[in-house]
Amino acid sequence: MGHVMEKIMADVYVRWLRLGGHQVRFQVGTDEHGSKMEQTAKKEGMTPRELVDRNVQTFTSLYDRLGISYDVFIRTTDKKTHWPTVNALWRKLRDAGMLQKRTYTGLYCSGCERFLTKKELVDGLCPDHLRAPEEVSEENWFYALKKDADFLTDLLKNETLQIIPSSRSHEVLSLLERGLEDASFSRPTSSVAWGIPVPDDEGQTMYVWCDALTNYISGLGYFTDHEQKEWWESATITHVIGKDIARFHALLWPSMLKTAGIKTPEQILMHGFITSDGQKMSKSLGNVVNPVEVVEKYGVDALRFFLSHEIPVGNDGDFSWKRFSEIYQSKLGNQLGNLMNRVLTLMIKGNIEISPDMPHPTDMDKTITAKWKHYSGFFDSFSLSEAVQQAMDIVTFCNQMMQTHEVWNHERKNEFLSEFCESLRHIALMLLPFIPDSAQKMSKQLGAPYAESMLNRDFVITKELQTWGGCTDWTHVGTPEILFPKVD
RNA sequence: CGCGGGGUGGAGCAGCCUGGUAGCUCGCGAGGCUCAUAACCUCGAGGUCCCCGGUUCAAAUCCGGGCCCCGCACCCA
Repeated sequence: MGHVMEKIMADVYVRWLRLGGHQVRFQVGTDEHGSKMEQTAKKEGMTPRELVDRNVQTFTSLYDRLGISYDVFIRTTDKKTHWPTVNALWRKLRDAGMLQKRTYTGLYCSGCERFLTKKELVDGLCPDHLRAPEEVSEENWFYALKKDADFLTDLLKNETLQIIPSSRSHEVLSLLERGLEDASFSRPTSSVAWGIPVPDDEGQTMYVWCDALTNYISGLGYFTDHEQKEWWESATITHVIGKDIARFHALLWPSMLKTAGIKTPEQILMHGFITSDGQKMSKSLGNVVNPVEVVEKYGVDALRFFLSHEIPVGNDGDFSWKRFSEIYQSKLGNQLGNLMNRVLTLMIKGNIEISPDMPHPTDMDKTITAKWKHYSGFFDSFSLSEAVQQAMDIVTFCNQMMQTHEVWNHERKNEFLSEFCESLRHIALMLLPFIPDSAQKMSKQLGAPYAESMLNRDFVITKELQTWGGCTDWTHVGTPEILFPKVD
């Protein structure tokens, strides 16, 4: 679920950028190497290759289903697209003197098949296997991260690299103050074989960092004959990651880029974790929520809306079926869906056309102008939940107007209804990055002339479209259909 | 003294940085409306803002101390 939230957050943001007329490249990917993959494959009686191919299938079909509008999907096991960049980067880091081979000595538990720290031991024994770990030495390549401590401190302090939310930046800075450790960059092939071989050193396999982090630039073909540097050098780079891998993205990765002579990213957006009914999701507790299940029951947009609306960027959030159903019912169904329905029904029944001269200035018109302003402001600061709230505020406002003016038997009913339709048109546009399919359905029902094309990548919400009455060739509304039906 | 997050009406949260009538969603109670997906609108009940001390004219908000919960293995993502 956390995984899904990350993709949805990124997708919402990307869609907003595209709708603003920006050129965007949206890359996602999977890290497919490592000993865990080897082990899992063994357990399931398949080769690592078969396992990762199966996993990628699962991911891509899930992303497609969720409407994640990525441009590039990078697989770290792709020898054609990913490996060349990684190998070239490794050599650059090595030639710059940042990679050194050292002997690592640690306490190895053969049960866990990994090194344990002293702190993990209970009475000198591995808590899981109740046996004493043995002291094992192995050769590792190390990345001399310590050398870049000052560079990184500056980078974060003057926000050349901005971390959102800023509290995480403090966290990373305090890590820096306490002193960095050099990072292990490889494993002997004898212990991990499923990975990218270290260039010019046959006995070693790359550890995750040089391999996986590099996906950001391997997706652009860096260090190959088909480099697309403009997407990095002249672009604003935003990484969207989980807080658990903060230090690697905020410290190790910028250092690697600097060493290779590539500019560092502008922003890192760190999201929190999702709990389930207040507890960490775990198999043993049986409270794991499968996003597919949610989508099957409520639809993609309901999930996208819930995550955007309920979980402020950067915070941890909670998923509970009860809350989900409440939000779906009340916000999407009763407030938004019902507003659409009541307005369109009145339009159709009264055989009313959209007024070519939208009355203004009115309270409604002023409200919407203000909401658009707040809306984009919140997007700029990655406050996605606040942004979506702006659209919902208009919904509430319309529902109030409808009631207080008893529009259904008001003498200026036609005018009011035109205003509501226009408001709904704006609401749909605002919701477009969040719940694209539903926003399009709304627009189609409203009869907005651009509705058909609004899911295209080059669709832009122009100034005119954002203006009150700015959609001039719009005359009729269509038939209302229930957007968010009740779900048991 | 490992690090971090948190403790606000029944539930989930915002507010804290930049002190000054405690706000939102859901639920609950009463009333209204009837165009609409029994939806919508209005009003209301309900809170020692974890505890103790300090600063201040004034503290949920700042400072000090204490208590409690949750992450930082793996699984899951």
